[in-house]
Amino acid sequence: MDKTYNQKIVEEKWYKFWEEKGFFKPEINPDGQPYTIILPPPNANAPLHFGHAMYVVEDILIRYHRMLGEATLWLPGSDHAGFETQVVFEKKLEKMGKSRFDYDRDTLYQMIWDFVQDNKGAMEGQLRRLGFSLDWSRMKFTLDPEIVKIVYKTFKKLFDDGLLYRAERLVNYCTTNGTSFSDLEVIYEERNDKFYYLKYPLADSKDYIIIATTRPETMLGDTAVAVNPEDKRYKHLISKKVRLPLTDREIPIIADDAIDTELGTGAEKVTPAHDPADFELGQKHHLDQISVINFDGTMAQNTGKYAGTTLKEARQAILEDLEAQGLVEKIADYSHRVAVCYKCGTPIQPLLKEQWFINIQDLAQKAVEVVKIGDIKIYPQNWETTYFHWLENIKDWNISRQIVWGIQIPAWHCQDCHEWTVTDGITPPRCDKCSSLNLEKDSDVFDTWFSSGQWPFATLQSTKEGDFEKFYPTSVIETMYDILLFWVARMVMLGIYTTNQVPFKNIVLHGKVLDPLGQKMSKSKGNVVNPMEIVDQYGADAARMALVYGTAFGHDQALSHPKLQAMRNFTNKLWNIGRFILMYYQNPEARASLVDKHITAVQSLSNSNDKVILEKLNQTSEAVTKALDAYRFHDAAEVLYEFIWHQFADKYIESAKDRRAEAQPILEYVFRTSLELLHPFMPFITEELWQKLPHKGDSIMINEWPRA
RNA sequence: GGGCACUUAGCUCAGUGGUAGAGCGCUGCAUUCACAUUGCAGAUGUCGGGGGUUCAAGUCCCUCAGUGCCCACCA
Repeated sequence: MDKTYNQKIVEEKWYKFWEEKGFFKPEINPDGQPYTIILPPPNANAPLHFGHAMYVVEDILIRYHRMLGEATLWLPGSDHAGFETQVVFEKKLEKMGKSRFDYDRDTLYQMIWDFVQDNKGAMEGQLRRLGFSLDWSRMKFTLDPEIVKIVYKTFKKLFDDGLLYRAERLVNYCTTNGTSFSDLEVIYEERNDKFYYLKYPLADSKDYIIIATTRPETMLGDTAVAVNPEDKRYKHLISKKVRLPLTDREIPIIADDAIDTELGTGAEKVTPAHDPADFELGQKHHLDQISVINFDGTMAQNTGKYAGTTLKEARQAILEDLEAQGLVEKIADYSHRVAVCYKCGTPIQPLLKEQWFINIQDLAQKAVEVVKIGDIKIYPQNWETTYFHWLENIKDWNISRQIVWGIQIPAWHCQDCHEWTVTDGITPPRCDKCSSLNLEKDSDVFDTWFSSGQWPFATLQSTKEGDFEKFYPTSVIETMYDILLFWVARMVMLGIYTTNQVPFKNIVLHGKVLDPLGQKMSKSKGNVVNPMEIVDQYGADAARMALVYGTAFGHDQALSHPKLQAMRNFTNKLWNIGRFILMYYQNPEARASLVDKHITAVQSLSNSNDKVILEKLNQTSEAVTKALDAYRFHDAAEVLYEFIWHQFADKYIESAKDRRAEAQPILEYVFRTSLELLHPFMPFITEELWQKLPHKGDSIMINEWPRA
């Protein structure tokens, strides 16, 4: 046996062996109960970062359950990641001095397609090197035709069931990226702005009412002024009208409880077309919605002399014009939170736009119920609160995106009767309503999360015949907690809606992996770590073990080189335990028959050291099994590390040196069993050593799990 | 405004009511022995502050302080 452990050669050798033997496929345990995890499909727009290596906990579960004899399926895939990918690709274009506007839709789509194919290949290589026992024969991509077909079907079902509606609503629009976003994709930034106090003259007197606003340029779209009904200052003005400055319109003064008497002057301008709260006020009080801002961030045609100017220019001009009429009372400093695009930081414009919305209330209610009654369990449990809170306050979901990269929505607008025809993908010959041939396809694509929200059933319905029936509902969905709402909650809703079953029985959430200084890894900071670097340096086994050891599962952790080093040392310790035990044999090849003899030896112990180590081994096996069943990976890892190093190596092996012949069967038995227990965590070195020890069977990874 | 975590040894963190733990670091000793990517021995903690429950609290409850994150979003 080599004096030092060569992880690189060993890792390559065994991964190839496992894959060629078909051990990653569920068919290896044909009679076992199904156990399924769908890998959260990584975005196909970049190589994996070290955080993705946290998926090791899925491999641990999969390898553990495979050893329990279950028909275990871990299904890989990748996500086209619509908007995210388009942004990444546009940056690439930018570097080449181009932009997306230089290409037509089809060309751009094809270019992004090719770009994504390259990335997918790189990503698969990374997942393999981490030792992930994924069933590659069932790999899926969110844009595979058979997946797209299923997504279309779901869309049509929603349409037919009346859960889908086309509505002109305020959407979160980024004028830089030219698309709308769901509420979850908007972030808020604290900004120092101005609060403008403007005088609005009353229609029937020389008096005026002063309103305060942060966005004077939207005043051209005002359709009311609102005050609190209890506000003594304004009670007498309710139902009167004001003349809206710079326009020829008169707008009413309305009363609503929502108005805060403390803020500004207690009187608010109401702009239903450009503010979400005002939109609701407008609906309630039946106000007109007047849009004065275009989708490119300029002022609309109906704003007269301001038309075509940018918002900034318009604000300036409007303030000057108001000033000239003496209508600016004062300008104060004001710090408040502004909605901005999570990608580029441009302030989000709430704009009226027709979009597809899913009426989500009933789906959300069912998603709450299945967790409340325990059909789905969440680990760590404290995330239930977040999950419930979001679903119980959810708003309808805008699933239209104005980008190219994605699944185009299968809906056609009739140019004659203006009704929509929805199909499950095929181009309809004529309008469903009026039979007109004059149809135009919606140019929008789906929100990525609409398709990835169908991932568990979409994958299994399109892999192999019978897969869906056998492997759905899946056992566990495991992902980082940051996409619990984006993705997991939506999978629950769409899964139940489409299949009448939960998509998975357990939600398991891991924490974030930070850089060595505890900072969030991000491309802009340049502190993103490639997992392959770590694997090269310490070995895949050490990298895997370091991620689960020492931090409570579910908590954030900093990438720790000392910990990686400690785990590399642990692999070295394992290697040397193996060397010590195997040194006993002259001929290491002919020992398979010894296994039975060893088991007999283990059953008739007299030496107290033997008894103690066997007892401790049983305790370890029990503790590891219990920890894995409870998703407490850190407990399992710690128990194994402590037992193997400090009980077995430091104590038992030392004590066995002067009674070697007698102890040899115990040494082998305990070590072999330890390797089996450790295998889900450190698959490569455990396989390498297990193969060298007397053993039965083809591979440690399909060996029976050693129960206490 | 609401929610969730966290605060334990110099650092990073475990600790699921019963005499304070790990990894790294530190001190001393050992070494042609499976392993220096080692072994043995050792030092280091009013477990954020205060109060309560209990025979017993790092652990349960209340409260205060600090840190991080999430949700909602007030013109």
